Parts: sequence; C-alpha cells; structure tokens
Amino acid sequence: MNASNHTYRPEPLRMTNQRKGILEEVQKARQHLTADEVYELVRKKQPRISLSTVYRNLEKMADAGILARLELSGNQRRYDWNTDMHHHARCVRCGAVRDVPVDAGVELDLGSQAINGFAVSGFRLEFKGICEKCR
Amino acid sequence: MNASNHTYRPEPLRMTNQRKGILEEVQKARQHLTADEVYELVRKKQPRISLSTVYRNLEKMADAGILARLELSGNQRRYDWNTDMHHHARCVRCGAVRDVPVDAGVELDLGSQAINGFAVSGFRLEFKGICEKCR
DNA sequence: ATTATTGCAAAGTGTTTGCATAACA
DNA sequence: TGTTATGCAAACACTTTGCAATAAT
Repeated sequence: MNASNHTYRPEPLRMTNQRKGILEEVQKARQHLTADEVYELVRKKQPRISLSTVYRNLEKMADAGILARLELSGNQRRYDWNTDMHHHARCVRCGAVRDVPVDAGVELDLGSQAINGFAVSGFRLEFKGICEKCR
Repeated sequence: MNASNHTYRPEPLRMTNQRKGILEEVQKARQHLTADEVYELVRKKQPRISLSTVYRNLEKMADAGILARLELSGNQRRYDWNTDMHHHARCVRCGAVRDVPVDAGVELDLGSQAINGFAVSGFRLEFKGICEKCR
C-alpha cells in the first residue's frame, strides 16, 4: 500500500470465489450496498464466507479501482459499481442513494484560483432531497 | 427537531457549567473539533466532566442550532461554531478543515429542474486539496 | 513452493444509552 | 419541587486485525 523506494509492484489480486461473489453482487445491485448487505447477499451462495472477508475485499477492490468507495457524510460506507466520476443524491425520506451524472444541471466553476489558500485538487458534491418514489 | 401536532415546546436548555465550558471551547477553537478533542480541552478546566456529557451536549447544541454539526465524508464528526451556510475544504496532507464561503469562486447552478427525479432541497460541497501550510 | 487469502475470534473506534445521583430553574 | 443534566459503566454499530489454516498462482 506504499510506493517506497523505487520498485513499487502492486499486489496481484487473486480471483477467489469469495472475491468473485462479492464483485458480482455489487455489480448487479441497483443500490449502493454496505458491507453487510453484500455479506448477506453473498452468503446465500457461499454460506461459509465471513464478514471480514467481505470487508477486506471491498476495500481491496476499491483500492484497485474495480469498485468505488462511497462515503456519504455521516453514513455507513457503501460500495458502488460505477467508478466513473459522478455525484450522489440522497433521499431524506427513504435514504435511497442515486447517482447524479456530473453534468446533470450542475455547473461547478472552480476557476484555477485557489480557494482560501487551498490548492484544490477535487471536490465531492452530495445532494439531498426527496426522490421520485417518495413524493 | 419535529414540529408535531400543534404544541411543540422545545426542551429548555439549562446553562450548566459543562455546557458552558463545551460551548466556549468550540467557539474559541480555530479548528473544527471532534467530541474527544473538546473533551480534552474542557477537561483541563473541569477535570470531572465525562465524555458522554460532551457527546450529549454537542449533539443537543447542534440540534438547537447553537453549533453546527459537521459530517465530512468518511470521517469523525466535528463541530463548528459557524452556523452560517458554508462549505469545507480538507487538506489531504495534514487533515485540517477550513471553511469556504459559499461564494468563493464556486458557481453551482442547480436551475429549478429536478436532478434525476429528485426534488433537490440542498447539497453539500466538500473540497480536498493541499492547504497553504502544507505546500 | 510461494505468498495471497480465508475464517474466526478478538480488539478497536466512535458514539449512544440506562440508571441512580446531582444541579438547575 | 419538578425536571433536566451529569457521571459512570456498559452496550452499540461498524470496521480492522492477528493468526493459523487454506487456496491460488
């Protein structure tokens, strides 16, 4: 996890059943899942998988860029199959989280100037509101 | 936090020493503090205060609008003396969190149209970058 | 054969809660 | 006096870790 002196070789990721199962569930979910939601799903097919394996793999795959880690403010970590740049909207009523394409009516102009002395390298944008279903 | 039927009476907040001490530390801090940072500070003056009192009071005062709760993605909760609308920037190197005025080079155009079926009522914007001190 | 990965249990964070006692208004 | 607030300890939810056994390359 550390590019030390000069030869940084990323750990190869072995394709274990557990890994495969976890990846499948995250990718076919239409929701952004928490670790234990993934656990419950994978468990149906691999009853002996352990929760820590799920945690470890979600983290590892997120590090590898296979999945996206989703850390909404004040909430449990979730994992997302969509690794493209996008924002999120959370329904304050039912808690559902939906993706928001970067261009969906949102115009964010950072200019090139630093904000408050910061050299800004990125930002995250999170909407809240009421989803279609809830109104 | 809930205006139910008709007689909503907010609990009166008693001004205890603990409450006062906590409030003071948060207000005079130039940082956004976590509960246990507040605890350590208040403890210097009130050695017998308990951590749960700190937690309870920070939450209660945030509910009352005296302080602002600050939930940056994937991080510990912090509390903020500034209850006005503003954004935050976090230094990826030292972890410092600074306020960003709503108009600081940021142009966010929501239009009036809903995003992805959401009736958007708010958003939160969080910058990351390198702070002045760190570069 | 080598080394990444697993399952399990245990430990770690950060936060909340129940309860009897104390302090406020 | 009536009720909110406190301290303590214990519970909680989520996540990480140590370790010996196992599986992938």
